[in-house]
Amino acid sequence: MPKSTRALKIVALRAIHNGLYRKSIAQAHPDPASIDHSLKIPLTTPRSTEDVVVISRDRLGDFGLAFPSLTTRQRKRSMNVSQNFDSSFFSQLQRESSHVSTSRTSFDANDRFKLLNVLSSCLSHGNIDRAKVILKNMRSSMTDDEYSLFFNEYITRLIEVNINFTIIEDTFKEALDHKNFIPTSKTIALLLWAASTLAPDLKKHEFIRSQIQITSLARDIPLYSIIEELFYLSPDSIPYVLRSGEIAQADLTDLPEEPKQYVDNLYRTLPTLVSLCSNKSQMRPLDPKQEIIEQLDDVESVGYKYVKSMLGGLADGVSFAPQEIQDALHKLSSSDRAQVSKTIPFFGDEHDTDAVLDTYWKLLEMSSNLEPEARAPLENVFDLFNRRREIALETTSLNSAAERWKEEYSASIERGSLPVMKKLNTLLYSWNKAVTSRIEKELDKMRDELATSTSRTIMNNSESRHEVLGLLSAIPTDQVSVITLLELLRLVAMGSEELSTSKVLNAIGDAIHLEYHVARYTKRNPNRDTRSLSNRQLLSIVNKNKHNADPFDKIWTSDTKVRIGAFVMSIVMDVVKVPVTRYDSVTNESITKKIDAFSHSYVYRNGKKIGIINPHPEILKYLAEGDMKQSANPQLLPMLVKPLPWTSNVTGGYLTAPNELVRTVSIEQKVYIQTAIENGTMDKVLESVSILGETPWTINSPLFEVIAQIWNKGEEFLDIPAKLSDEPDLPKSPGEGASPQERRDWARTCRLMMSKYRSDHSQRCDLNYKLEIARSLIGERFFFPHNVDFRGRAYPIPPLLNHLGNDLTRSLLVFWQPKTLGAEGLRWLKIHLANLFGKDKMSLDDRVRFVDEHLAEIVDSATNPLNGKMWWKYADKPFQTLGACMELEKALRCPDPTLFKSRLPIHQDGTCNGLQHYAALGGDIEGANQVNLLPAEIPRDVYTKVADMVRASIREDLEHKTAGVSELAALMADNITRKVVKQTVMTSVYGVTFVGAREQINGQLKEIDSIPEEKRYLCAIYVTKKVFGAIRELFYGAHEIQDWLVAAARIITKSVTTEDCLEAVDTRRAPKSVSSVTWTTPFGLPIVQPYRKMTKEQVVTRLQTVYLSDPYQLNSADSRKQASALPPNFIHSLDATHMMMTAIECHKAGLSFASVHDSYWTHACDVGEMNDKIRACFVRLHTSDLVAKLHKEFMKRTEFHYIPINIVPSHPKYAQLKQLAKDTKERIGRMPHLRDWFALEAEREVLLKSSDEAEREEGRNMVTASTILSDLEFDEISGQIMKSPSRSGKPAARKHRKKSSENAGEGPEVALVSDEDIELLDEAAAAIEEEGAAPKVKGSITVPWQVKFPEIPKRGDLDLTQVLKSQYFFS
Amino acid sequence: MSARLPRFNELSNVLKRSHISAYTRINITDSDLVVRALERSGSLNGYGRDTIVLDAYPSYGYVSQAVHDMLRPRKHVLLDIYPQVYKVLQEMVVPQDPTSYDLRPLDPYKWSTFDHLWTEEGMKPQKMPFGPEFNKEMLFIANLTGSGGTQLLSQYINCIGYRNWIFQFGRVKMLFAITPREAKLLFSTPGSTRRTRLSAIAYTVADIKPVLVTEPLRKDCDYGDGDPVEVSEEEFGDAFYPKKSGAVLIAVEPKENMLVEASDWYSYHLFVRNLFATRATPLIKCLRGLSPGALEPLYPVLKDEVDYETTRPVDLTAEQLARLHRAYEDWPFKPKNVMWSAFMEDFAEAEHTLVSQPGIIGPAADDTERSSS
DNA sequence: GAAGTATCTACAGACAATATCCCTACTGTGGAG
DNA sequence: CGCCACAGTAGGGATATAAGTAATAGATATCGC
Repeated sequence: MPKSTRALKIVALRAIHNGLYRKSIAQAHPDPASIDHSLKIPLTTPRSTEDVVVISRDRLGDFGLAFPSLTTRQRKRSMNVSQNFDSSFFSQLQRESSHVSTSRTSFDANDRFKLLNVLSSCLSHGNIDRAKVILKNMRSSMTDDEYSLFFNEYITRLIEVNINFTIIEDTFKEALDHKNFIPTSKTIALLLWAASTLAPDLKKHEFIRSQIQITSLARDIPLYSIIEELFYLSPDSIPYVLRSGEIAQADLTDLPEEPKQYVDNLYRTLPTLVSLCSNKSQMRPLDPKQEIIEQLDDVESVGYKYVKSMLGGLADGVSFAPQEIQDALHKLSSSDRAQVSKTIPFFGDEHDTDAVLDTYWKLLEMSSNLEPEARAPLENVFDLFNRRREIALETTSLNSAAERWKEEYSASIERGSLPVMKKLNTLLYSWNKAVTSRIEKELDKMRDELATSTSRTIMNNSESRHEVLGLLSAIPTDQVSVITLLELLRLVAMGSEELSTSKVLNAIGDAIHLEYHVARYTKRNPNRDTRSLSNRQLLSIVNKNKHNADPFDKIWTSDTKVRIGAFVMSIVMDVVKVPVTRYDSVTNESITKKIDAFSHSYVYRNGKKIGIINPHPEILKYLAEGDMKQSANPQLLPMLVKPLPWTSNVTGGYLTAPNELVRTVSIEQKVYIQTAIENGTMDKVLESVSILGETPWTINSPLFEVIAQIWNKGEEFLDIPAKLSDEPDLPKSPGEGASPQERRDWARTCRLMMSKYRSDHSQRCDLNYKLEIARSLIGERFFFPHNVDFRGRAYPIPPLLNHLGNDLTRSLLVFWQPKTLGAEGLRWLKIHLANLFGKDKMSLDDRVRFVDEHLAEIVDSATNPLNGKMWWKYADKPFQTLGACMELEKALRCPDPTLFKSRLPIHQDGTCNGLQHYAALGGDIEGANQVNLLPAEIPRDVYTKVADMVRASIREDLEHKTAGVSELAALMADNITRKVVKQTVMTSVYGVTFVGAREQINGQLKEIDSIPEEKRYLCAIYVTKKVFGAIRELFYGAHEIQDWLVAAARIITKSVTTEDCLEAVDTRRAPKSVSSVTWTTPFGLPIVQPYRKMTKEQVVTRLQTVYLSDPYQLNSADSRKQASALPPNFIHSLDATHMMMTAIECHKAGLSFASVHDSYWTHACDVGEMNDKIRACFVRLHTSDLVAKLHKEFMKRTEFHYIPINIVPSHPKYAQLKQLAKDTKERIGRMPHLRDWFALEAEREVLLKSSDEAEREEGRNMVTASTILSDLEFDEISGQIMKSPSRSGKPAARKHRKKSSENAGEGPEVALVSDEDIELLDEAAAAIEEEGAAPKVKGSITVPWQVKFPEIPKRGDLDLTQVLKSQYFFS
Repeated sequence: MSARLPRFNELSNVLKRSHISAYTRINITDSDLVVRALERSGSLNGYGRDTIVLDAYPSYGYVSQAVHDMLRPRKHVLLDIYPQVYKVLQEMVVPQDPTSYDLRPLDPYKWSTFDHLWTEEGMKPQKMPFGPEFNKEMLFIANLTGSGGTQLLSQYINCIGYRNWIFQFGRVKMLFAITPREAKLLFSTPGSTRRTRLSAIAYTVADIKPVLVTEPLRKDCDYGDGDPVEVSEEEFGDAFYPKKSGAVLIAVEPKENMLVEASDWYSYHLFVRNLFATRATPLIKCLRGLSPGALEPLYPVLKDEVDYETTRPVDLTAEQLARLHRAYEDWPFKPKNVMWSAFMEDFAEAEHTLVSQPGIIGPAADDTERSSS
């Protein structure tokens, strides 16, 4: 069996085994104990494990990508197999096992995958005939469902190329002749669409009518589902279909909400449909809900009217009609109206984009002060306006970037300005032109080659050409070029080290992939002018896009993306030049030449080759300081409308761009997530992540002004590096004869200088990008679509500018919605300011006092940020402090500061959040006290506490002059600060090792000048020991839990199932274990730790080969990583859940909410309320014993998992096992191997799972190794799973040995080595051998032990509700 | 040192049983064989009583003994930091010429070891400019078969290019025990696909003479006019320990006229390394990788000799490489520091990366980074 | 199947080694039956 | 028309690559005998 097949099968089996398909595992509050075991295996209960194997193999075969007529070559590479390893693969598996496969052809993914590529290629460049042939060829190897999928795609493309309708009709008829062809509702919808747009009028009506009739009669496809598909495909054709098909409104009551509204509206507004509206359905009764929907519709009419007024069309994509605003204003109360009108005295010329935008911004600003209800009518207008803008932003901003390049280029030509080519944008213009035409040329060449090639060669060397051609011809070439250049520049700008080719190719590939979706979107909505569309229509387009998943999207695998990227990149390298001027010392004159802008070479890192893209240094100059307005990559910007709510793992967020809810690493994870979402057990996660995206933000423009000033000055400021010029002049190389050491030092200096230069450069670029994005968003209201990492921690999707960024980035962002401070809010604002300054260890009142005492400085900072005393510069977080200063100053300037409307987010941070969760988990009172789970007068600070303990211990050493360390103690006694120990304390419960901690502390000590460099390392070791000592003392509870988690992870990742073992080739050895640690958060997010041993392979591209890991390979779990990652991941999954709970609660209460993992943000006035919710949610989260639940889930997931363990003859159970072995020998004729032991277990397992009570009873009575060992607790064998105790004695033995050999050498000096000496040495050696060797155990046997976890640490008596009263829990 | 060491098989039994495992090195265990090979190659002709022998990683001293017996040098300094080796030598060997024999527990890996040594009386030879004569006042011997040996071999050759370390004294010969693997690298001539960067670099500044080789290497190596003693596989058991792969003895003789100036050596080194990253791709392609636009100045250099479409770096002689390099250096559009980018290849040292400088500028500062700031 | 040796060194966001040689097995072609 | 032989090549697997190892040390995993 090919490797790949086995891999897939293993995943499948594992998934089945883990109860993947059932709600029970992925439910919100997993109670694995309640899992009905019979549900875990959806296939018929196998009589033996062999059945499972057979069934799954068949299924894989079914879905598998066989294409026997073209090849018999056995493919071992599995990367492409996996293309189908998506949800449909699993849903396939999920089906009833009665499904009979139609083909059992050989499993060869790659060839079919290649065909898919060819098909895609043919379809996309219009080679319909060949596409047809391929589709036909592939028919035999596809399942019916799959065929439908591709058939539909084929038809879609036919329609898109406006092919003659009769061809479509014939194609369909032909397909119907195939007895297994089952048209789906989409197929019918496509036909109807085709008919309504392509068929001649005469035929059109008749075709639709008959098709609808046939379908109605057949009844296996409901009419409404056809209309639904049509709605997503081509809403415009619905009226015609309804009329011609005489479909009654009543037939469509089952439509989902959105299409239904659309259709209902048609019935109401289109006269030709009115009759159908009242007609009684022949199929279903009238839906009583109808009335309600009509009422709802009324509300929508504002938008609708607006659309009508827009039909005249405006010059630009962004426009705003005064009439509609007037209409909206009419809906406002008179006072609000007056207010708005006052600010906006007149409405700009509607053809003047700037004026329109200006009007919008003013209106927006005004509306922000309105109550939500009052704002609603305006919001309708805004929504429409913004949705159009957002779609334009997502789909056409590339074009506009290119246009601006052109404009700037022509402008400079006209002006005749000398440095035409000295501006980045003009440079980009010429680059783009060159690259575009070159790509086209290459594609044409490929097209020709493919056209002339015979069908026999399709599969071979033209494969990658097909791939490139197919995918790239689906995207406008200029867009490919633009996005490539932008992405490349971004990478060059942001890279602080060498730009590795694989990074570049991946990034470009990803960017082009994203553009592919845009192109697909644009293609499906040809000439659709968004200006003429209603809000609802826009939404429907968006939904349609997300709804119609592209079956060819699966071609975009990582290797494909890299190849595409390399194709374009190689062209870029060929044609892109940059003008360089140099002084030629030979001719004594300056010459300017156009030099390649990029080259490709290699560097070595630890002897390994790394491909790099070498930008010409000249380019760097353009990037750091240039005007980046049109050079920022417009993909993934903040959104102008609320992100789509998450409804599945891939639907949500951006309107057109695809994105994932959970950033998964492995397919395994994806499958779990998809299943959980389908089962509805992740609803809370979907909800909360959607909520995070709904928070409206805007740019803090006064602060932006300040930063812009700093930027423009170009001087070094805080951590902003100064404006850069050329590359630094490196020191001269040491002269001839300089020692190797000197040379090395010199090289190091050079390296550091270059490194610093590149780093400064990238920081400048980073800031440049951020400011450019911020600038374009001034006055706007925008949103951050969020997604989560695999543990559930939330991140905003837009890179660069987001609230997770650094101090400066954060300071640029404020809530869009202002809220009146109130007295409490004012107080929190002050506290916030103190926190940002660094005074977060004081009591709240003291922090307020601190601010009050520094009011003068604060006001000075706010009013005179760059020329005053600049108090804010000395803060921990200077830019945010400045923001807070400005906010506070503005408030204080009001007659009544409490009435000030503030937009500043106020942060509430957990004090060592990880330890807080640990303390709550363990019910650890002392721990809880340390991290403010219990009320206290002033905040507790563990870091200070640890620092104090360490300092005390060091002082002790100093006093006692403890041997060896007193010197170090003297050095360190006064240098132990909170900062030194902080990171180590935090990470210690996450399992940092001594070495890691030492590095951390060493890093901290670097900042302390009083420690001489040569002693630093020793100091670090010394301090680390002390810190570890203190931590052990202080966080006993946390460490207990941590240890348990690590042990559990080891058990899971070492465990194997009976199948694993029976599959294994080696009958004696334990098979590789493939179980990852997997659990479910209280919000139902299934977490699968993705750490496995990597298998990577080289992917050949035009530029170089790229080393890619194959995400679809199922490799054995990396037990070490799994174990060390479980504690942090588990805790983080809890803090993520806590955040999500709080987000939902805050949302319910109408609070704005944002978070950075353990820092929760809201308006000043709402901090109190949010604080209550934070605490309440925390208590709710920890009320149940989460560790116990985790334990239960682990047990359930590993119910029939085993670990092979060694039983020595002295073991009490040894005799029993030996007896069983003898019994087995009689049955199988030899002493049992490990596999035989497992076979026995498998037998028992089958019996126990049987539906027959008698068999189950038999199973319970069966004697196997695991039943004999059932009393064996984890602790007794932990040595075999965790570290081995027999090994722990070894270092000592080794030391002893060393000493002995020294002794051996200390004999009398001899001139020659005599026989005596040899004997002497001999004896010594023998002695060592005797002592050092572990007693060899003969006759021990290895048998499966059914996994069992150690006892979970006992939970303490902490009264969690105390948290509710602890004001410093989050502060 | 004039005392005979025991036959190795006797010693090895002892060592094996006492779990001393210094066998990461391959030892040549037959002094007579070494003497024979050295005499045949004539590498040590002219060396003798005036020579200071620096002997790095002598292991159990069989090569050392051979050289010692042949030269009776003024000083023979054995440097080995490993106690397993050092102790054994210390115990087993009692020198009959204590003024010459000098065993030290120093680490020859460290450059400073030699710097310190040369501060001692009588340890520092007279400087001799690179001329027609070798500086026979010094001979460097090393067993480079251990871990890190490859690195040292490469670096010692580099030192010739820089004319630093022992080459500050002039043309100092070196005698190395190397693994067959390294031998293959070195004895690969232009045109063979086996031609390596190391070989190209080495022949730029030195002649490598095979002294003692193993028979199986014959098919992979081109010894030029060298005529080494060959050890057949059957003899491995007597000649080497461990016997598995055997070892090769070479003499490295710095050239009188180097093809590249010491001041250009670093740049040349990077140049060659860069070209040999794709050592079998035609020049027309791989020359572009040197830096943007680099093909242009280099195209005229060899166009009368070779076809750029088909010639590969492996086909070039050291002399051709040096000329290419010269042209590259003289190219006015050579990016100022682009070769230095190779410096950034190990990122452990990059202290200015964004990650290590969390703070106000730079990427997202999440909880972890805030803690460290 | 036990012993020495290489490989790590808290987690996440963000990841990432390649060129070349050699050999095998497959594909395609052409020729003879 | 099908078969067979042979040549050519795609692609999988193995291997080398660079070159200070600046300090340390303990656990674990893989690997060679």
